[in-house]
Amino acid sequence: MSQPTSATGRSEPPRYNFRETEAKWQKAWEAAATFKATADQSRPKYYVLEMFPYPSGRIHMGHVRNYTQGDVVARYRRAKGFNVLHPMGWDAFGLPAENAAMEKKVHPKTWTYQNIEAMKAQLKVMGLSLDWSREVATCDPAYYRHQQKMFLDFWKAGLAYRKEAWVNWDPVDNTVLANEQVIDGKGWRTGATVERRKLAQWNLKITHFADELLKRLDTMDRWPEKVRLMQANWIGKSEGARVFFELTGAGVEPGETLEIFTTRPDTLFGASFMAVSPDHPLATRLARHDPALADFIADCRRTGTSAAEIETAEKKGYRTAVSVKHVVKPGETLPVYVANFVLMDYGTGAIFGCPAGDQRDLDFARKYGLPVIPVVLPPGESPADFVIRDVAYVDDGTLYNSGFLNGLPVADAKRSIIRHLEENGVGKGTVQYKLRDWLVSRQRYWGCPIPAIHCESCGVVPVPAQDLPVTLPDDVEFDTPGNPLDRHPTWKHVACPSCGKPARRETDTFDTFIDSSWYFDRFTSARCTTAPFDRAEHEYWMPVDQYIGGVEHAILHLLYSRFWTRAMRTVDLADRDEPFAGLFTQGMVCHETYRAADGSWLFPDEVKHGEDGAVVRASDATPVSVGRSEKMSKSKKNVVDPDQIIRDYGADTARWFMLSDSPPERDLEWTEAGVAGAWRFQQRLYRMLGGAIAGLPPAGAARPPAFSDAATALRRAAHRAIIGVGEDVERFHFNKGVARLYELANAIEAFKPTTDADRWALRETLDIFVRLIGPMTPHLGEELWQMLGGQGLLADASWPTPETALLADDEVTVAIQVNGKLRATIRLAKDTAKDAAEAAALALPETQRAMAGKPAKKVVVVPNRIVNIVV
RNA sequence: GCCCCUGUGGCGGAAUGGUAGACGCGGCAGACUCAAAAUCUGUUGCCCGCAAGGGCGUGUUGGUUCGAGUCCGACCAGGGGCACCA
Repeated sequence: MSQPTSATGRSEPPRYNFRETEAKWQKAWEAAATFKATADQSRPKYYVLEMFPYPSGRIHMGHVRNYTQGDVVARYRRAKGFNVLHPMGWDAFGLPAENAAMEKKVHPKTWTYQNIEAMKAQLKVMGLSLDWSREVATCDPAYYRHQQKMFLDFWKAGLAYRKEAWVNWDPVDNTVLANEQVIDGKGWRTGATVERRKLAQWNLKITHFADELLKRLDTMDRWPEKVRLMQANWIGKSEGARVFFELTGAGVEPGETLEIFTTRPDTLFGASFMAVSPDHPLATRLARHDPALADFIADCRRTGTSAAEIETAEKKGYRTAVSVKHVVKPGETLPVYVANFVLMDYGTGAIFGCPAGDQRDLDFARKYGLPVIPVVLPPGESPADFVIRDVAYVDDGTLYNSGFLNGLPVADAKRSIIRHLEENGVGKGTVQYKLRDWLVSRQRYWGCPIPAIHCESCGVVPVPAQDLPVTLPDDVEFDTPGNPLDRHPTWKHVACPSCGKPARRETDTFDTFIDSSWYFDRFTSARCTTAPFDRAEHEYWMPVDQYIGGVEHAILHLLYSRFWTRAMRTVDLADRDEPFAGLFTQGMVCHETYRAADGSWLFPDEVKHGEDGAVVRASDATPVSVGRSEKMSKSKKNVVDPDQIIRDYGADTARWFMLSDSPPERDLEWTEAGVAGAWRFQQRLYRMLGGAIAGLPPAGAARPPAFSDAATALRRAAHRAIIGVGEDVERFHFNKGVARLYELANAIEAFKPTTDADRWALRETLDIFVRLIGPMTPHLGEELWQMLGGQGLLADASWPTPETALLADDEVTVAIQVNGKLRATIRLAKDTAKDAAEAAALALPETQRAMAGKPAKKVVVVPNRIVNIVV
């Protein structure tokens, strides 16, 4: 491929020098503080936000795509007259900094701030319309002191609590993970198999808002359906009943009950056993006098939690010495098992088994020879013939073998049995959620310290507000695994704020998802020292009107942020219910993968594409196998460095390519040819404008009274593009907006002005064109704007207003079909009467030929669209 | 296993139930050039045909409709989410 910046030939027009030009306009924007946002009640606000990056040290193409999309929206909204807030910051706490400390002997703080500086420089050359005066880094005590204060407020309000619990322990990172961070039984970051440990941990009571978090999803119409669905599934609401069974047998207190949760109380008459989790208190108690049960429980704990293990794990149970009395069949008892498939942390950790109505229960019953009593008769079956074999019947039907429920459909039977249970005091209808509380303790150094103190006499006490922030000590060592805070010689020793006796600081730090649960609130007044944010500013700017980021945060980050917003409302810090009014999830950036003959991965710039289509290694011309396009990742080396692309082609080319071709929600295939095409278009526009500008009337010249047909057609194209591109940007159809701009550029180039009126029309069209392209390629836009003699900066120019008269057609193309097949098209005056359109269609020779002399049975006329003749 | 999304030229992708393939990439032919690059012009879904023209085409298969890429049913393929949640 050609070097885009190679020397030009003698007689060629000057090339667009993006390097100088991009730097020039970046300086101009900075000097004019163009993107600095100030709250202004008299203007409508628009808050655009892209998910802030972790400061890994270098931006990647995913960032480029994300920030380009946000920048187009931000610049477009500015042009439309909105007061735009478009800030940027750093999700700066987290494990990679500690790993770097261990590997490279550099302090996490030093490493992080160096990375921030490097990435900031990279973002600056992208030409983003960011208000850097609001920059925040979550590792800054000026940021996290407010986080600590909010935590104390939440604690006081009962939204934060400590609980001893079985936790997911990542043996590589030596830390606890939230349930959401365990994927297929592996740590989300390390991929290590998660172990179970019992520890006292801090939790945030997200379950308190379970129902509200679920219900509000329905009203969030500017969120992708997919994300709302994922969150709804995650919250996992199910309605059912709790039922209390009286226990009998050795070691049971008189009147003691076993409480179970079920979504199918209607099948109670089909119960044939009870099962409790190996972690259930009853199991633990019975195991004390039953060594075989103790062995069984230990065995269950050894079984891993990975998907594969669960998939293949056999249903196993242990028949305990106790039974329960059947709640609806007086005189009958049911055996109580401890079963490996019953989860302790869902419902009550105990179930009743109805083998006929649940596949797991059926498998279990077959294995242990328990009765299978069918209680729901499928439609069209007769009670005498219907039998359950290997498949449980879980669908709707009519109840039978079920006493007073007989003859009822499932829904009615549920209502009836719940009423019965409640009247007899042996159960009640309840709602159950899958959502668990958010475990936020992490045994790490590089995170926000949890502001709590452990005192032997007073228990766990909050750090007094005036002592905040609790800052991290700088003098820490990373040569041994575990938490450096815990090992620090002095940091954790402190006097108890309540009794003054020696006490010890909490050495756990917060999950970094807390840091990102309110950074968008902080941006509304990032330098506020007295509170997390100024309430009036917050009130003005929030909610975020358009949030943009990866779908991988569909659950964790977005759900936590929705929780945090509600928690702040609870402690009267803010009034909002939802933080993000609009959400857009962008697709990944992908690239082909390359492998050398020895199987090792190759970077795209290590391979050469030959004339004959063969792909070889650049260094030695050995063959390379080309793999399918996948998400860019360091491990497969299919990465392209944004820095290099911007250096070779400029930021506008990178931006334009990111926006063209692929719809933004889909994956984007990064190709050299595509980039080259984007580059050529930048050059073409520069040439086009340079060539057209000479001889045009000055900006602001009086509009001529009349235009030629060609000029009118051009003006029509331009004015329609104003509406079209605007709608495309608002709907995130950037690729369509790009296509429209190509079309307008094509129309401009095809237009050859011959009169003054033509030249006026051409200037008008160029002016419109430059304003429309500004949000996408802002540097080139400014340069063209200046060439056109535009006033001030294009970044401050308004989106053009179309002339209504030019938006309507006076002639339309109408398709003529015979029996639904296209035979011709004709031009008709707009809104031609139906019978006139029909007559025109029938008169056409193409129509006559296709009708082959047969009479028209029926003619369908859709005005301005189509005439369909049925013969 | 359950839930969701997506299948359109060589490729990325356009199409309020109304002209399928906009726009771009790539290809082909030509102009400019000593030559190339760059640039410009034309052309480009497939098949038959010198042409005029005709036929076929949106994963497969049924249906609704004057008319289906679009709506409905079944199936196939790819992707994503959840997963012993009672």
